[in-house]
Amino acid sequence: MENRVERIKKQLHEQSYKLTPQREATVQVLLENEEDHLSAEDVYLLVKEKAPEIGLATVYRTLELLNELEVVDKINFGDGVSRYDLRKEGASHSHHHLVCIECGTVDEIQEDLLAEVEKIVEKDYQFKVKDHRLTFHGVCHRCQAKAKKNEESAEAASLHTN
Amino acid sequence: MENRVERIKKQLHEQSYKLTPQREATVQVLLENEEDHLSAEDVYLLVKEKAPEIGLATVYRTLELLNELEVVDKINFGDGVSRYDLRKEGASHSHHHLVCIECGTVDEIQEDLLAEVEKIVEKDYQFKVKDHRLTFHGVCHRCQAKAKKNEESAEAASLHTN
DNA sequence: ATAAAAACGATAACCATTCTCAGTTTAAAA
DNA sequence: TTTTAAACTGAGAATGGTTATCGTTTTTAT
Ligand SMILES: [Mn+2]
Ligand SMILES: [Mn+2]
Ligand SMILES: [Zn+2]
Ligand SMILES: [Zn+2]
Repeated sequence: MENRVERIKKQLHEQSYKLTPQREATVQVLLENEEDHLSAEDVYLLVKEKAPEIGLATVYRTLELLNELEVVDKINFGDGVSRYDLRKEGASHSHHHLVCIECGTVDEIQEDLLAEVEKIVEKDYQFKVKDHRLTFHGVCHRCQAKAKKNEESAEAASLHTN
Repeated sequence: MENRVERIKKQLHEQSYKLTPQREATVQVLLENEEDHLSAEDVYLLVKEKAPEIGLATVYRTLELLNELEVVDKINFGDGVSRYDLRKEGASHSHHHLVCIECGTVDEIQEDLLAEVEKIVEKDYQFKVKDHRLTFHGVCHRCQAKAKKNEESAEAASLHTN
């Protein structure tokens, strides 16, 4: 994990940006919450624990910068805030998401899955694909299990009363 | 096209909503700009031509309502505004988009293309898919043609000077 | 050391969207 | 028809995430 920061630092230097303490703390927070999809405010609160003097504007600036460097993806799940999602190292495109309409959880899909579809798009629409965004809306495995359980206990209760 | 409005009206009544003149004018504007991806402000300005007394809040309310009825999809291309996209009649899920990173144009893909991918998602991730959002970012056919043309004329010029 | 460039924190400004509220329209009941 | 309650509306205030501004601090090059 330590070298991950090093490589991001190198990436910054290549474009003559600096890895300031504030930026490093922000990157750390993103690495420590790789699974999550934090808003700028979320990141701000977490970074404050490490670097209490940091300002919200700096967090926004840093996230913007990391987005340009393709270290993070700025994504929008329609809840009124932008969320920042660390890319897998060296990933050439952003991964996919599963948004549960029952509990709101967001799960990730790291597999590509779109290779065939992109071929069709490039051929049939003459569109040179550089990146993509794919989000599925539906019911997550946890909520499905919960629903099934409720169904069963309702059935058992019904047997009792009959 | 006239019956399209009629069917939307029926859909509204089923849920005990009314098709007020303001709502009808808004639906008309959406139908007349089916290819586009209008923001609330865009819709507001266009509706004002038909119904100058309409308020912006009403446009927002109507678009929200049409979104709930799945007549339109509320989408976000990351430019700071929500855009409203009429669904093809009877479509069970939203269509895909091609966003050009050169000229900003948004083209549509009406083909499904995701049937196979969704099967995998349902099986491997135990996720019951209800809808999806798929956007490709890249270079549209127009910009590719333009680039090619520029390349050729540069080559011709270079031959001349050599 | 000195000067120029980058970056920072605080906070004001911006602006898309939502909320509030008093008045109007609609559709069903009387 | 009138009556009445609920749905709906327009104007504009409020909200809240994000960006811009500005004076100060830190970094880098001279
Ligand atoms: Mn993710
Ligand atoms: Mn569309
Ligand atoms: Zn769930
Ligand atoms: Zn283009």
